[in-house]
Amino acid sequence: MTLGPARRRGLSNEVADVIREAIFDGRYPPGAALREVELSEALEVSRGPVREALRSLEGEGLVRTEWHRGTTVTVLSSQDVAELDSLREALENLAVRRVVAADASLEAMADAAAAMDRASTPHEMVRCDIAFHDAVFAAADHSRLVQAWQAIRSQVHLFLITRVNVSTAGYLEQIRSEHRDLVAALRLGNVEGALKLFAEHRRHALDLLTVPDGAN
Amino acid sequence: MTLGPARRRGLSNEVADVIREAIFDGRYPPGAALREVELSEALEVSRGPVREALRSLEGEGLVRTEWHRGTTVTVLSSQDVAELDSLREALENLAVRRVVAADASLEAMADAAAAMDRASTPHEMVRCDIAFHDAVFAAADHSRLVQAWQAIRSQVHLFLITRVNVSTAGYLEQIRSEHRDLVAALRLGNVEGALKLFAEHRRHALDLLTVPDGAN
DNA sequence: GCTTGTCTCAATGTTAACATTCCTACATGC
DNA sequence: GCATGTAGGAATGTTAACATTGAGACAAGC
Repeated sequence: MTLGPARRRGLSNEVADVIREAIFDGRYPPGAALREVELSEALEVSRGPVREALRSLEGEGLVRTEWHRGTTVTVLSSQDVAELDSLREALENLAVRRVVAADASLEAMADAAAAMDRASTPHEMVRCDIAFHDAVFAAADHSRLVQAWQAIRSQVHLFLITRVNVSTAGYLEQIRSEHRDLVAALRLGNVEGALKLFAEHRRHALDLLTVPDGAN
Repeated sequence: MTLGPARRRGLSNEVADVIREAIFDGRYPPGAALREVELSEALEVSRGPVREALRSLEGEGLVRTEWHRGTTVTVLSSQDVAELDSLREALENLAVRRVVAADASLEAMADAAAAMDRASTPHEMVRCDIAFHDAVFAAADHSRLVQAWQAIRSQVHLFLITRVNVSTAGYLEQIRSEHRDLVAALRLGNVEGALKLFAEHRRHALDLLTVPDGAN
């Protein structure tokens, strides 16, 4: 019976999770101010852990803090989206190469892809989408690569939910089949083919979600 | 007359810088404990900013914190070094591609390479080495790429100084010419050629510095 | 009318005291 | 002798009060 390390987490982590979820739920839309006293009162903790949590979220790029001017939820410009896409490409390519090279288990990824069938709302689907790519990076067995992904993960999540609220048409259906294809490509072990599919996947998400408005 | 934003920095940043420099100076070798009270007394600040600074350094991978057990300077295993190298490759390739594609100014990089001639100790040389690669990433004009680089930058720095203390032979001379070649390759605008040179550069540093001991 | 100076207030930055946790060492029981 | 239980102490986690900063409103001067 293998059980993981039973490490305590500390209030800061808990608080960070709550705030993160609140942002993903849309309760704090991009640009909204995250006041320390407001949060500490709502969560019934002191400002210390809240401060640490906000710093942590800042590290994820989810919020932005300015000296003596407070922290706000990150607003993604079109340039930001472009940056996220290019960096994600570099990271994901490395992940795919390692997954194929090490012939890693694809079970977790297949599970994540399957979980999409149970998702009904666009909101849940985005969560599944992110979870799938989490599984890809996890399978790459490269802690710093996972860390680099986590540094932009929340921003990608933010991007997906803000855009998905604009146009949902076709998103839910297309996404499901795409991820199944990605798993299938990895099963075959063809690196170049898998890379190509992942590239197309990113491209589709970008095209589909970026069309509505031109600039920002 | 263009002058940058005159933003205040806050104590935490200052403290983080001081601690970081202390680590790079070898005053806190890998594995050493960084006690909050000790630091706060030495720097004549309260524990608050010290805590935030340590969290910041943890984000850079320079230190490691465990719940109720304090923070220590990161110890890099051979697997860590391998991870750093592969991730750095992915990031640096993207950076080089962007620098060439955008025909960015190479002045800062050339300056950094030239600064190496003035470095006498291995210690200073390592600083210049890192500064050069900082310039490469800066020229890529990609804030999140810079951020990803900064997340491993300190660890690469740590790796270089710990290994350089073991074998300095040939390091100082070889490094200088290598960086000059890198600038020259970028000047030519040949992407593939530049990528190859950067790969060799990483390989040399790894071979030269990794030989002394086998595993960790 | 536009700029400049001052005031006020709200929010963050900082501090120091209190609470909790974990490790070490020692004692106890078998 | 080995395992278990139990204090002691040192470190981090948390809290609440105090200090500092910056933005907006308003008035004075040109």
